[in-house]
Amino acid sequence: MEDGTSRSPSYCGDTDPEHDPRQWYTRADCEVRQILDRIADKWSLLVIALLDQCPMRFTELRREVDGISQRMLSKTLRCLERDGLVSRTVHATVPPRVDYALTPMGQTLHATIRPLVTWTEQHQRQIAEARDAYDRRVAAEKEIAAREAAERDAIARRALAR
Amino acid sequence: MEDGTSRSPSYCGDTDPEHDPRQWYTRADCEVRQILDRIADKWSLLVIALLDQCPMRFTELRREVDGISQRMLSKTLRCLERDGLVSRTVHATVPPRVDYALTPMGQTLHATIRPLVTWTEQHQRQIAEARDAYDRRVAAEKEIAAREAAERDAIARRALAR
DNA sequence: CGGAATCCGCCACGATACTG
DNA sequence: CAGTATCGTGGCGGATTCCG
Repeated sequence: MEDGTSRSPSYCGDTDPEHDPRQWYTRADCEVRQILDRIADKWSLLVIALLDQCPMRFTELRREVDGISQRMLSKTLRCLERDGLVSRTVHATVPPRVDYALTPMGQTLHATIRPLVTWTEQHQRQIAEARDAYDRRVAAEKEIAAREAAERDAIARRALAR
Repeated sequence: MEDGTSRSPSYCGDTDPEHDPRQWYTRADCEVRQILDRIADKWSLLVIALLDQCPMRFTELRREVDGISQRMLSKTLRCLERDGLVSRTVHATVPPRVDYALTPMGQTLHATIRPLVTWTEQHQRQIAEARDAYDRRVAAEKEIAAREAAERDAIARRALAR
């Protein structure tokens, strides 16, 4: 570790310099990875999508998300606010009212994410099929392995009995 | 929970029906969420990006990723293979050789992800600034709160001394 | 070389209770 | 209503060992 000198063990050559992965997600401490981790977390994306439709209050979000705890919603919102993706406006009324909304940057992020969601929708069937096929294949291989093991066992048993 | 009837507490109206978030990531058991979680995990995206450049062997990937354990690389690859995003070819040689490559579907996924990475690169400075500003604001508020607490404390002390 | 199996520490998350 | 504080736990991921 920490060995920044052992580079390019088998560098493939025809890489578009504009999109070289080594530039961004290769190192765990890279900032891009951090941001990716944030939007990838369990709830952020969902909250962003909802807020992109219209600003919402805390409890509205809570009801809408279905499954999120107040703790996680609170944490998620504060993270997004800290990153400048969500704005938080407090109305000094009784009872208190707090509105959350997407900032312009948050909106551009959501726009960027949408194609990914579309991709997922379009391929979810194909992925499900791939999973089924894989599982069947693995099960079959396991079956064979078990059979062979039993065979070897029988042979060993006969050798001992002699 | 399990209460599917309590819908639309404050539905905002002007939603594009083609892109209604409620359709996909609202429910935790939604398949889209599962797939999103997969590509969002710690290593998958990185492996995909590397394999999109050229097929690689297990150990090559291990060296390239820098920080991944054999266990995680193995798990990640099997997951991706199961989802049909990565293909695994075993060469019956000594020593054994296993090549991993992106399937066509895997390639389309990576193509879909790239804009997101670009977005992140373009906004990472802005995000860093937002974080700094937020942290400073919070620190300042904490300072004020501490000062007020000390003031109240002093008042209470004087009242008791009387 | 390319894994699988086991053990284990850590922390992310959920449930609960309390505050302003 | 809009949160924070505290505690308990499951699961992820790392280190290590063994196998084909």
